[in-house]
Amino acid sequence: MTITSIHQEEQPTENHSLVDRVETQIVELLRQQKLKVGDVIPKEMELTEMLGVSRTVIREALMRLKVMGLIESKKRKGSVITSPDIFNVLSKSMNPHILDQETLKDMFELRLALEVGMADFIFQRITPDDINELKEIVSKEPEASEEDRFFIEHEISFHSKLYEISNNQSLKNFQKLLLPLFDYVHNSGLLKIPVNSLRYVSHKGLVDVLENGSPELFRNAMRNHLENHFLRLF
Amino acid sequence: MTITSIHQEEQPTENHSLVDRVETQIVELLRQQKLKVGDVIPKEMELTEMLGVSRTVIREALMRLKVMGLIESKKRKGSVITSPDIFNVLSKSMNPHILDQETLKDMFELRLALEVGMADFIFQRITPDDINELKEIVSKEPEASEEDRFFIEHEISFHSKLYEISNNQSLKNFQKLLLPLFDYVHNSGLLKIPVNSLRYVSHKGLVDVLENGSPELFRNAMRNHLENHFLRLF
DNA sequence: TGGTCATATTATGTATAACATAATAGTGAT
DNA sequence: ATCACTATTATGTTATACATAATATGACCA
Repeated sequence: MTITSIHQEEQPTENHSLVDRVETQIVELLRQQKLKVGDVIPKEMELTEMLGVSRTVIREALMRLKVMGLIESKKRKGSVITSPDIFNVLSKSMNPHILDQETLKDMFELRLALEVGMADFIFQRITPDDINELKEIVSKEPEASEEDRFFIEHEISFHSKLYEISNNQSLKNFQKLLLPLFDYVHNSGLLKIPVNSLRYVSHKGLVDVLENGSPELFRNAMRNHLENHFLRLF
Repeated sequence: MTITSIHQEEQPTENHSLVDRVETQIVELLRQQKLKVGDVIPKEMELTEMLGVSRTVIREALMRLKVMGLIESKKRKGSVITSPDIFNVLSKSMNPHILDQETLKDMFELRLALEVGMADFIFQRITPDDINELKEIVSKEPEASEEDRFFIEHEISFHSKLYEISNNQSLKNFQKLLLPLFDYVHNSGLLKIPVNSLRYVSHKGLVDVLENGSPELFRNAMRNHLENHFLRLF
């Protein structure tokens, strides 16, 4: 099962339009020429001659690559290959109003799994400064005003800091991407009402574990901290 | 911090091209008309009149929405709103040959976090049949031929089954999406050579925990099982 | 009446040509 | 040598015409 074989499987049928084929031809061309990030790709007119199709088709194919974040085009300079920020791409189709409810629920679960599972990366990369910053955030937390908008903002800033500590840019982008979804999910009655609103492990408790505990302990603490969210699912 | 406010933040500058603006106008239009999945959107010519731009621009904007999986277009019928399979969208820009190494490493970490963190969903939804299937897979595993292609395939089929048990379609799609990446990462020397090749917790051990243990135990067992992968990162 | 086939219609897909615009290169004057 | 102006280049936008596929229409026949 090689990479290429897997990719081929994704396009089994023959119902490709001309633009479809041209798109893959261009990607293939770029790969063959071993073009790296920053290199300029052939001009639109050159591509029309190379591939024998109209500029319209070339432009539509290039437009796709642009949307995918594979290239960027500038006037006169032409198009250059870019390093696609895949989550930025994703964010454009992540419109909560359009995604179906099942997917929204799935994404919510995905987030919970990530926050529980990223313990090792946090422990591997956390610094004393990070600990202090987390303590700072905790100290400014509002007390017991559960429904408050202010409370949610603090909730977000604490967890965002954890993602930042993981030092995984894709993970950070992913979280940023999910934020508007949760906002939507919370307001849309898609999930059950929380059974009770007390948090078993507080943010302060999590910081303690980060300071003195282990990844194992942190996973369990985080799982516990998120208990309310899990209860809303099961 | 509402959804809309967050979305607006993503487009701060004024460097939008005409197609950019038309794209958002169309999405806005669809939202205002409260169009749901399956509804047909205005024809290209109608949009040209509504928005006062050429059909080409309309088509390029619609092309973007197509790439994002928001609409599908059929001849004569026009374009209809679809429920975007966001990970299918993502897969198109997930070309391992184009993604930079940092992103590849990030995705690898993301996978590890997910597999450790999804314990609760597996436990919540696993059935006796699933257990039997896992046992079946384990029984067919090759012995100690670590480098073997055959071994990797069994590794994949075991872990794929776990994703399936999670009953989270987005999660499953995500894994499917990541498979070619790992293939690439493994072959590209991007990660360190594994320090030693023994697995601390075997697949059989994981199944035992699934049968008799708890989410907590499973998280630790899975973390242990993946030890080699973590060692390659740290 | 009811069904089947050819034809018209409709909306997307593709091709071509022309002009607009922005960025760069090049030229010339001081 | 520097600055300003112009020419050039490649993408951005518009307009038009034709191709193609899917559907609707309607005539025709049994």
